[in-house]
Amino acid sequence: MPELPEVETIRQTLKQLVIGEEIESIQVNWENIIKYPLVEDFKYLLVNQSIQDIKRRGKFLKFYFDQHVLVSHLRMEGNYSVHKQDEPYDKHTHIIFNFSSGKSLRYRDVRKFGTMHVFKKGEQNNVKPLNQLGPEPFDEAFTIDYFAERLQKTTRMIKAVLLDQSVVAGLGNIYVDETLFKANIHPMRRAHTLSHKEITALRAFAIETLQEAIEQGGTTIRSYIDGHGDMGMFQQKLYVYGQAEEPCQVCSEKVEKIKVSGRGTHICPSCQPL
DNA sequence: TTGGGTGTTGAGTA
DNA sequence: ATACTCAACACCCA
Repeated sequence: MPELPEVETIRQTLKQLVIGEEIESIQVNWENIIKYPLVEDFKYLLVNQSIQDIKRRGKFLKFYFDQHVLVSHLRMEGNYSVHKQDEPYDKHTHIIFNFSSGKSLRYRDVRKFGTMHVFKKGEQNNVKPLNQLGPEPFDEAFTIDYFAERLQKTTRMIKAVLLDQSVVAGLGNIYVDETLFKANIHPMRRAHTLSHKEITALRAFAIETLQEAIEQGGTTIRSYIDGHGDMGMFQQKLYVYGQAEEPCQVCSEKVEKIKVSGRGTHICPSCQPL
């Protein structure tokens, strides 16, 4: 499900709903979501604490409490929603944060791939998983020079490099395919063979695509919904992802689906020659 | 019914 | 270093 635009949309929508809420108790129905610390300590550290802010780093959500930070990754299908505590929940609801207001924040994840870590404030940036991340796409640290250097020192396929969160944080399968299409670059091109012009275009289109997707509230293909339960709209603006067999909107050639670096990959063979 | 696919990522293997 | 396979898990579809 969620790449950077979806996580950012969840952050924005959820923030209005839970800022200032104090956790009274935590119900854990599937312990494997909680990676650190032990489940009992996880609960102990957060109970009686209030949510001060929600931030984002790459595809991670960060819930800020008084002394600690909850770092949450939604992986494929994780999502958050806010309910009254007496509302029923289903078998895919794995973590429930009950607030003293009578409301609760629920983490639901059909495939149970999501992760949560709690760290002392400040510590989260020095340890896994956050310390592995490359720059934010919108941050000034994501310069052309930095990007070019990372691309030039690897022979991997460009798609694999863009999916690598240590290069730049936040791109996933949808937005990589869309970005490569807009830049007219075939996903199997070796990163070190890209020209300076192509690298510049790639960076600009990645930023632009992510920005536009945020403005559209993300992309809903199957299950993604934001903190209000609303779907995204960016699926209406996709050029290649999920468009196999459809005519390319630029050249009318048939969009193809291939496999690159283990992932389903969508290209226009005419606009993105190898 | 079964196998292959799904928006993610970490581990293990050559 | 890189590529490939598998694993976590549930569901959908041909």
